[in-house]
Order: sequence, then structure tokens, then C-alpha cells
Amino acid sequence: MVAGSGFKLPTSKRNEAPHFSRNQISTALHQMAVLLELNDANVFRVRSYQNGSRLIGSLSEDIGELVASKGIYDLKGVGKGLGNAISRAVQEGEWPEDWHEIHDKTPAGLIEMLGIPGVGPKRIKQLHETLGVSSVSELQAAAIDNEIAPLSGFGAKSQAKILAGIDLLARFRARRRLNIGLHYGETFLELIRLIPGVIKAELAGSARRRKETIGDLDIVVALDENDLSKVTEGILSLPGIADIKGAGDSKVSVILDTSLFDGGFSLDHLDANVLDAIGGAEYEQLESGGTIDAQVRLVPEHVFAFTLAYFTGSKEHNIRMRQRAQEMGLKLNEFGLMPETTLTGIEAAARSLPANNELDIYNHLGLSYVPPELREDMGEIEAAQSNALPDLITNDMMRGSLHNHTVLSDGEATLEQMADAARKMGWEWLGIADHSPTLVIANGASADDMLKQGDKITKYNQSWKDEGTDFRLIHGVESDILQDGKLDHPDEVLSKLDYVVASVHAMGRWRGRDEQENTEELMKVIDHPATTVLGHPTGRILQGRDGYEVDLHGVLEYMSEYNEQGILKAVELNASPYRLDLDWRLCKRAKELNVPVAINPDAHSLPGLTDIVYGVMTGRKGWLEKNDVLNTMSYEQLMKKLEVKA
DNA sequence: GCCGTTTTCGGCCCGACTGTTTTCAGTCG
Repeated sequence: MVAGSGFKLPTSKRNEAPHFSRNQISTALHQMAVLLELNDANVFRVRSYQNGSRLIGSLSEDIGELVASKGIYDLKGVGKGLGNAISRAVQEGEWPEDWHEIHDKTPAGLIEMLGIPGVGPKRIKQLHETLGVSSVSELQAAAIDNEIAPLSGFGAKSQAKILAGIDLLARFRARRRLNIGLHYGETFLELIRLIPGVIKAELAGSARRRKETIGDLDIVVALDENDLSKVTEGILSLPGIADIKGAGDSKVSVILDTSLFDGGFSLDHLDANVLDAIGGAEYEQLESGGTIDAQVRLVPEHVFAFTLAYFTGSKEHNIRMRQRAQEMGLKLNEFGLMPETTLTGIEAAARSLPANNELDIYNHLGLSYVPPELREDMGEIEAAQSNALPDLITNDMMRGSLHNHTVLSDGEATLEQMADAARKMGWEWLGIADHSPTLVIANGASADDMLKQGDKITKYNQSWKDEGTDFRLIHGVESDILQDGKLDHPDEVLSKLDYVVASVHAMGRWRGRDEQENTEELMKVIDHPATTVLGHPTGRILQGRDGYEVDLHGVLEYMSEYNEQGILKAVELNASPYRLDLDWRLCKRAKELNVPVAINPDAHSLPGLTDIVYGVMTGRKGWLEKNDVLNTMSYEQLMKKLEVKA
């Protein structure tokens, strides 16, 4: 949710159930939680709404069916209150009266104030009631007029902090895409590792879990107690620190900005369409002036593994881990795994079972090691219990990638340059799939030019074969999906290509239709015998635009039927950190349905090829193993698979 | 608001840090 915009309960655009989607319900619950907080509601009531929001948001079942079957009430965390509200919303399109009331009576400015660091619901309520401030600008004026310091519970420091916080709020501080978050995190981590007295340091949090976006950075540092002040000073004197939020014996909390980076900040290679969707040059400037919060935890070496696990999360995974510990009569926290005791904090940890690393912790709890990417409470605990965790893909396993562009359409590099770069990455094959004619904006290539490109590829492949070079090009096209699920070239042209990536580009048309129409059209294009890969399946640009409405569960199920018959219908995991589309949650579904995943950098330049690493990260997060992914195949294996058409 | 081999009440994860206090409340993760 963008700060500054008020919350609004959605109104139904449909005249029959289900009136709202899973996401709409989830968002409404989340916003209710925020509003309840601002209205001083019971914290546990607030938590119920938060839990409900998360629960509904991560449902794999259809919300309409779940409500119709009353199954909604069986969800752990949905009782009578939420269950009734959700049921009525879905079936009748009506929200509870008190939900409307709380929306109406809460000024939008109060929600915006929540974005100020150090200002929470309690203080906002107090400020609103005693000073009558209802917006960030009114709050700023009150602070400048010295009206806040005299209030009970406040003081000169609080007032100054609020002013500083308002300045920070004005800077760009939204969640960052994985690549940018990792750029900050890894740069800061490397600097911390160089500080004398630091024994070891690791990135934790959502960055370590490879979430598609990262809110803030968590770093865990092991040190000798005697070096505490030395290390703390070392961290606080690093470059890139825009503000210090706090510094204690176990934690240093700072705000980083782009002065962290030696060579300044740039977005480097980006497809023009993507850049456009995220705001173009204006966005780059925003990002250059942006900040990101970082928390550094300082712990003795024997506690390191527990703290790393704790701050890696996710919260949901940790809850499951603590429950498991409890069942075994143990207590798990960031300091250790120990018998229940009245001691707390680091003192209780003296009684902890030892752990040199996270593997030891999982083993103590009778679990196999869960890779950080999987720690989302999406079935990994159950799998770890029965030794059924996946053997995740790695960068080394990648032998090539389909869906890359050249100068023939909107790429920056020639066929020869792309092939050369792929070989240098250690790949054995590279798929070229330039845009089709309809996509004029991307200089879509004509059938003639496409076929000439094919002749060139045949020639190169022959010469590599003759000289014994273990590298081949594979010739495809990224075809636009036209009206009625048609492809953008006549069949006789398509039949001369090795494969077709079918992608949605006319977002206007797709976003203007409902889920059912879009889903049906995708199924039609999948039926086309030439279609091999469904490209960037939802068309989302992370933090740029949502994808169009589509039932991807249904589409994947449909694709699985073809694959069962031995006909390849793969789904793309677009590896651009601006897309990461297929979403990791759906990667897991594709795997369960035996729909092969093609991790595609969608490279428009030579450095664009290296985006594959973000695809691998996301694929790992989506439980993908070697056999689930086309990129791990040898050239011969892949060509054999591509030959079978419907 | 949810939940229950302590089931209709009384808990709900919990520790660190800050700034205000003189033992604690608010915020954050």
C-alpha cells in the first residue's frame, strides 16, 4: 500500500458471487488491522485480522468455493467473526457496517503518519486527540512550533526524532526489488566483515530468503564480547549511513543510502518496456535518493546460529519451529534452544543445546536442514520431518536458456555476441527468441528476417559441430498472443522454428477483461501445436504494475495434461528481477503438476544474461529441482523434447 | 477476534532499544 492514500473497501463489479477475489479480501483484512490499531483496538484483535489477511492471501483454494462450502470456517485463524464477514462479502458483496464506520472515521493522514519511523498507532492517536493533527504536514508544523515536546510521554528528543522521521519519509523507502536489496545488503555485509573483531557475518531476513522484494536488511555478526565497542564503532563509521536509529549492546540500527556504493548508483541494463513501467528516468532518480533500513545484530559466536536462524525467518516459519520445540519440552529463541526455564534472554541461552550452525538446530528438532529460501511455512517443516525436502537447483546446473533477444528485434547485442557471452558463462546452448511483427514497439522481426536468422544459426551450429565445439544455438521466437489465442506467424513459418515462447504484450486488452476470458485465451494459445513456452505468464512488473487477471492454477493444470502425453508445454520463470514471473508460489504448483519450468533471463543485452541468477533464486524458493527445469538439460535432450509436437 | 486433552474464559511470541520515566510504555522486527 502506497503511503498517503487512504484505505477504501472495494465495491463489487460483478453481479453474482464471488463478488471479491482472494486478494481483495486479504487486502481488506490487512487494512482493517491497520485501522483498528489506529483506533486503539485490542492488540490481539488486530493480530487476528493480520493473520486472517495472510491466511486468505496465501490460499490455494478458490475463495468462492471455500465460502460456498463453509470450508472457510475450518481455516485455523478464521472463526465466526471473520468467517461471517468474509462469507457475506464474497456472496453478497457487502462489508460489515462497523468496517465501513472505521474506514469513514479514520483520516487518511493518520495512516500516512504510520510511515514515520518511531511513530506508531498509540502516539498517532495521542497526537491526533490532543493536538488535532490529522496529516503529516500538520504534524510537522506542530513539531516546528514546539507543541509536541511538552506532551506527556514525549520530550525534546521525541519531537526532534519526529521531524527527522518526516524528512526520511519524504525519501524513497518502498520495498526494494531483490536485486537492489541484495546490492545494498551484500555491499554493507562485505564492509562489516572487514571490521577488526568481526568473527563472521551473514545476511539474514527476506534478502537471505530471496523474496522478490525486500523491506529492510538484517545482518548477524559474531564477535568476542571484549570487541563489542570496537565493532559497534566500526559499523557506525562505515560509509552509506544516512542516520543512526539506535545502537545498543546487541543491535545497531541504521538507515543506509546510496553513498554506500563506491561508483554511485545506476540501474544498468533494463528492457525499455520495463523501465517505462516502473517510471523511467524519474524512477532511477528516486532510487538514487532512496534509503533502506538495516539492522545489525551483535552476538557471541556460540549464539550466532540461533540468531541467524531467528532473523532469517520467516516469522511464520519461526512460529512453527518454536511450536515444534515446545512440543519437545524446549524453548527456541534467537539465543538458543533450551529446556523451559525461568531465566530469560541471553542468560537462559547458557543452558542451550549447542549449535555450530543452523543444521544442528534443525537436527535437534528432528528435522533435516531447511534451505533459507524455503522457510515460508509452505510445507517445508512437514517435508523436513520426513526427509522429503527438494534437492534445489543451483547456478552450476544451468546449461543454457531459452528466450533471449538480439538486434534483430529490441536487443542490444548481435547473435554472435550473445552466443559468445553465453559460451563464456559456461553454457552449452542458447535459445534466441526475438519479438514477432505485431510488437512494433519492440521492433518485432518479419517472417523473412526471422528465417534468415535461422539460416545463420544453422550455419554457426554446423561450424561448431565441425570444429568440435560443445555449443549450439536454438532458434525460436517470442510470439505475441493475438486475439483469440492466435500466434503471430503463419504455421509454415512456425514449423521451421525449434520452439515458440508465447507471451502477452498487449496489456491493455488483457487487463480490460476478466479472469475467465483471459484464462480461456491462454488455454487456446497453449492448444496451438507450436506453443512450447508460456512467457512471463502474468505480465506483472514488480512494483510497477500488477499482472492481468488470470487463473494460473487452472492454466497450469491445463498444461499438465499435455505434458502427461509427452508434449512439452513449459511455463517461463522470467528471471528479470523486475518481473520474477512466474511467482515462486506458483513455481511450486508447476512442479507438483509436472509442468516443466524454463528459467529465462529475457536478455536484451549481454549483461542481461546474468539475470538468470535471480531466476535460479526464485526457482529455489519455488522448490524447483534439476528435473523440473529445462535449463538443466543437455542440447541433445532438449532438442529431442522440442521435436514432439501436438 | 481466535482458540481449546487446562474448551466458553483467559491467554494470545517476545526481546531490544529509546525516551520518558523512577519502573515503564511505545515502537519495531
